[in-house]
Amino acid sequence: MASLTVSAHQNGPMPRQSAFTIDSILGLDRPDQRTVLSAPYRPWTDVKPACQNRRVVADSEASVNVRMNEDGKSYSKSPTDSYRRTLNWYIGRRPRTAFSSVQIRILESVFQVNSYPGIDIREELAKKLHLDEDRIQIWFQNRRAKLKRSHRESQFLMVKNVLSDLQTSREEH
Amino acid sequence: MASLTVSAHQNGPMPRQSAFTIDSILGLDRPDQRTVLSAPYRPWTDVKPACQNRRVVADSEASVNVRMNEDGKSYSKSPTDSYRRTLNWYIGRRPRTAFSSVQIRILESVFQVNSYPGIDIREELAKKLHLDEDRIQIWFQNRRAKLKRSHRESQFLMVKNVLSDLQTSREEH
DNA sequence: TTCTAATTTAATTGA
DNA sequence: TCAATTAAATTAGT
Repeated sequence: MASLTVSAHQNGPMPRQSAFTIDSILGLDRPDQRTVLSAPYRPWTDVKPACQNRRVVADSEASVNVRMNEDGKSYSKSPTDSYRRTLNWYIGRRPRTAFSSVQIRILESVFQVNSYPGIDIREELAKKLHLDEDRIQIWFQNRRAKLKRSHRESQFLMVKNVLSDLQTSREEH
Repeated sequence: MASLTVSAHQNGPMPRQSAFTIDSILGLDRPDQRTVLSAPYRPWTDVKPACQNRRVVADSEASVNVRMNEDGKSYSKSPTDSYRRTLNWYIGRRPRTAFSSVQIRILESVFQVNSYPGIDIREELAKKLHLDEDRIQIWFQNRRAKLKRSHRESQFLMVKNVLSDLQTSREEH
């Protein structure tokens, strides 16, 4: 096993006993304490609890047609959707929605005017863009986060610029 | 503009006159109000391109000091490198980090035990491997994606094998 | 070409 | 709702 050989040549003596040291992860100190950390949580790795093999067929065909939303139309709210939801409950994640460029354009222009649309506007958007209202809500959430981030970042850059300007002008005298 | 066509084919009569309707938001009354504030936080982007040989050291120690940090050997500083660096500066992409084999070995063995290291472990790793914590996080992200991919592939192969076995045995009778 | 570091953004979770 | 993450899907460097 590679972890043994690697953990063997770690940096020197026992480092410190913080809750988790790299060395403890590398299993240096304890040959087998694999109780807490031992199951690396890889949801896709196992087929999940054994009892799921029932309707996987139906589900799998559902998961195929996930996002057909090219321009005008997105995926439908067919019964396969609920199957997919069921499957995702096992697998754990909603398939990523790919918004069309038209949808994005509309969402962006609404965002410019109102970044906190109420339920009524969201529903309206949902109907017009053929999306779930949920998707709209999440989209606005993420969009607000993005705006906020970019604000922080540009401020950071401004501060950095000012500082480096100061530095420069100081050096010139 | 597509937004016109989309807002045009609305569902029936005027929806309601809440403070903002989609149509009023999409309204042409406001042709372009695009104030894009986005500034993609790229710390390795030097703010003073003209005179970067100044004291980059001083302010870079605050946040970045990008990557001189190989364990074994790093890249050379050939002219093409700096050229590429400049290009990257325009393009806005962080220069690709080249992990040393030692770094990879450690990361891999940590991954074996815990593929979702928390911030504390990531920081610790960063310190020990002389990397940014960001690099660590990205590495684990990509590593998880790789694992998942390989899983998908092997499962696909298994299914394929089973199917072709079935085919074969059917043909033999 | 293959692999993988980096980016963007949809989805999830917890507070 | 936000903040922090994760995952999916890319882009691009070696």
